[in-house]
Amino acid sequence: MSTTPLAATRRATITDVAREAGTGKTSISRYLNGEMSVLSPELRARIEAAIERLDYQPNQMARGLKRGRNRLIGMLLADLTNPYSIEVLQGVEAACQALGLMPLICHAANEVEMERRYLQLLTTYRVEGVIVNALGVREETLRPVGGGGIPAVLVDRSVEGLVADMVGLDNRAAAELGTRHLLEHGFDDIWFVVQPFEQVSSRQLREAAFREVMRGVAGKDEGGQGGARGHTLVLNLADPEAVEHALAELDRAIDAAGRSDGAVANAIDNAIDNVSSSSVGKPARIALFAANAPVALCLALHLKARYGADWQARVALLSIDDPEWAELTGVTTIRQPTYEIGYRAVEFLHERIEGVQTTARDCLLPGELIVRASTSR
Amino acid sequence: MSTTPLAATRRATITDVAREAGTGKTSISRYLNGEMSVLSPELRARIEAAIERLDYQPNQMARGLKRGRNRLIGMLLADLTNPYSIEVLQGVEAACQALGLMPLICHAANEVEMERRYLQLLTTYRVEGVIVNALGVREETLRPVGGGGIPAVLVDRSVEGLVADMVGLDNRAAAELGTRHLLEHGFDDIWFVVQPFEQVSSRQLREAAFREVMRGVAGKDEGGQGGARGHTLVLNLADPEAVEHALAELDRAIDAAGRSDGAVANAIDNAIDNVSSSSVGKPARIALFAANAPVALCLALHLKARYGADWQARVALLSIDDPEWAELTGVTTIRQPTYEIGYRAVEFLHERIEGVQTTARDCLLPGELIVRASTSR
DNA sequence: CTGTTAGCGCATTCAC
DNA sequence: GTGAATGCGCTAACAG
Repeated sequence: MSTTPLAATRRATITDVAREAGTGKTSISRYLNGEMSVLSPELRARIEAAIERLDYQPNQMARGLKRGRNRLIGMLLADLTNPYSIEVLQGVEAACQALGLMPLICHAANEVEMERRYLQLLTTYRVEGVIVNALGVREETLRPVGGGGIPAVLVDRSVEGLVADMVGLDNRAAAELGTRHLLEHGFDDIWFVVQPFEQVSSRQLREAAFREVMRGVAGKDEGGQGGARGHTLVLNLADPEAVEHALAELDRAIDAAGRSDGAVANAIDNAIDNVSSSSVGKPARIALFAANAPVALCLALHLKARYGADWQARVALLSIDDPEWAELTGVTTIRQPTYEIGYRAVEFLHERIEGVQTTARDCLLPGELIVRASTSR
Repeated sequence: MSTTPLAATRRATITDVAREAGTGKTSISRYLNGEMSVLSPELRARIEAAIERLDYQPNQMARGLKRGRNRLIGMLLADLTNPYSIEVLQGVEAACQALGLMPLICHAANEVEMERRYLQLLTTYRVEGVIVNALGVREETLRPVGGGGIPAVLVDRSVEGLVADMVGLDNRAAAELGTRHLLEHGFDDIWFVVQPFEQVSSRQLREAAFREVMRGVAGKDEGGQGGARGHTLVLNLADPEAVEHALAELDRAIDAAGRSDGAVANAIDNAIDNVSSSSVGKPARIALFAANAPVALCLALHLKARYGADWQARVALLSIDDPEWAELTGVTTIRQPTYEIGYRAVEFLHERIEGVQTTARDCLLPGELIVRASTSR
């Protein structure tokens, strides 16, 4: 049996160690803070021994109280269910590790009220900064942070009039990338499916970019992508009834597109039914563009239930985010540089905490298109 | 413009509030702790106003220091990448919410060294308890917790000689359930695939239960499940080379099984080739039993890459854990009561924190078999 | 090089 | 009912 420290009941304090080492608290404190040069080797050894003997561990809370900094930062996540979140988190953790910070992770489970509560809780714990990836990102809820409050950096969202850094995907570029990919592969009936916009700027940006590209090709009648139509479908995942309605609308479109022979035979159809590219009378090649992984999953599950395992023969699916099941099902995706997003967010925050006072910065990282069978057969 | 508090630079303290309200700190403290009955309505109103005006929020750290309890608990997770973890986490969060606790989430990313560091960090922050779901769950690493140290509850793992509660899946029953299911559906060549056992008791238990069931049927020659063979394959996901080797072994078995006509036609094969059920000369119906979701994903990805989208016609896959892609790909699973596991873990911990001193308890919850196309066609 | 002193923000006796 | 005093565990001047 190894030497179990006596202090099984109460943790040793700095005072205990000082007494045990036969010295004052200051020296212990110095030892703890690495000010070795000012300690005689002899004293140092005694302290070391005492700490060992008492199994002493300094109380971070007390340190924080005194120093005014506790090395804690808050990480507010809207939805841990979204693989995006946990990937970003990994970057955050790595950066924290490197910078000696400790992330306090708060999961708001898509509830704005919870976000508010957690934000308050974080300030109450006097975190030195917060990384926010939430829904209710608006000036009022974020009052306590940014600007005059504690340093903050926004992930995947931006809000006007708030002094805070922001890091995330280059949403415009990503949405354009995806839309162009679909157009180039001959899809001419494209549905952009997105959760309710609320205050989430990334959703708005992605949809806007999609719409803009589609508007650009709407006029052109020649070329492979003439007359393509774009639609936006809002899918409120939190409301089953709304989901059902939205999916029903989608089903009608898919059924209509597949009327003549099914989408797989479209190339042939085009050759035969070679009328003008007006969308009437010609079976459209239909594609779904999911604004993120949760939406994509919802769509895929529905389509599989409705059209069977071979659903991808009828509809193409492209998604922003690259969940683990994408490779498995052959769904084309746009992968976000999630790890880097998290890492950079912490770096930004750290700079602000250390007092590097700059104006609010935006860091837009590019997405990577990963073409899979879904859109390329 | 609403009244922005002046204290943009320094947070207000209890002293500020006392001065602002023209009273002593004690009354403020009483107000904060809800001892309303001891405050004159008049003073109470003044305090309320002062707090409002200064946007005062009590410092939890200081409170914790004084009270000796900070309402923080640690949640140590081996692998956030595993959907199991984040589902458990949701239960944990809900329970914490209900009990007024704040979980400090630590992600060890499958590194034992990190687990050690985080455990130390947690004690350093004087958390009131820890919930541990880690790899290196052994007596020595857990020295600081359990027994004489801070209260602890283990999730999905148990370790001898440690005074701590444990809550998790009934691994024996779950593995038996899955194995029996496969046998009943005529699979007679079953591979149990699991990560290296290390200190993880659940892996050991699952494999042991599987092996026991297989041993039970190995002798019987009659009945639909006579002569079925069971194998255990260890898949070290952390080592790509090891994975490759293991998968190659699996491939050989699958190729051998599918030699005559492919697994789908097995019922017919059985009727024609009606020799004794000795496993030679008869194409076996092969099934993979994944010990958890990460393993299942690895297998599925490999099989898809090797045998194409239709891989499930050749091999059946059953997995403990029910990841989001299971429904999408039609893989049979055994779902764990993850949410409840998390919730119960916090409840147990809370009781211990509150001093309910009992002997170590084990809480085994049942898994639910979800039959999908993979094993039932 | 080392020890003494004085708080950090708050809760808790204990008097008034 | 209310407030002044004391100390939680630690750090940061200050002295020696």
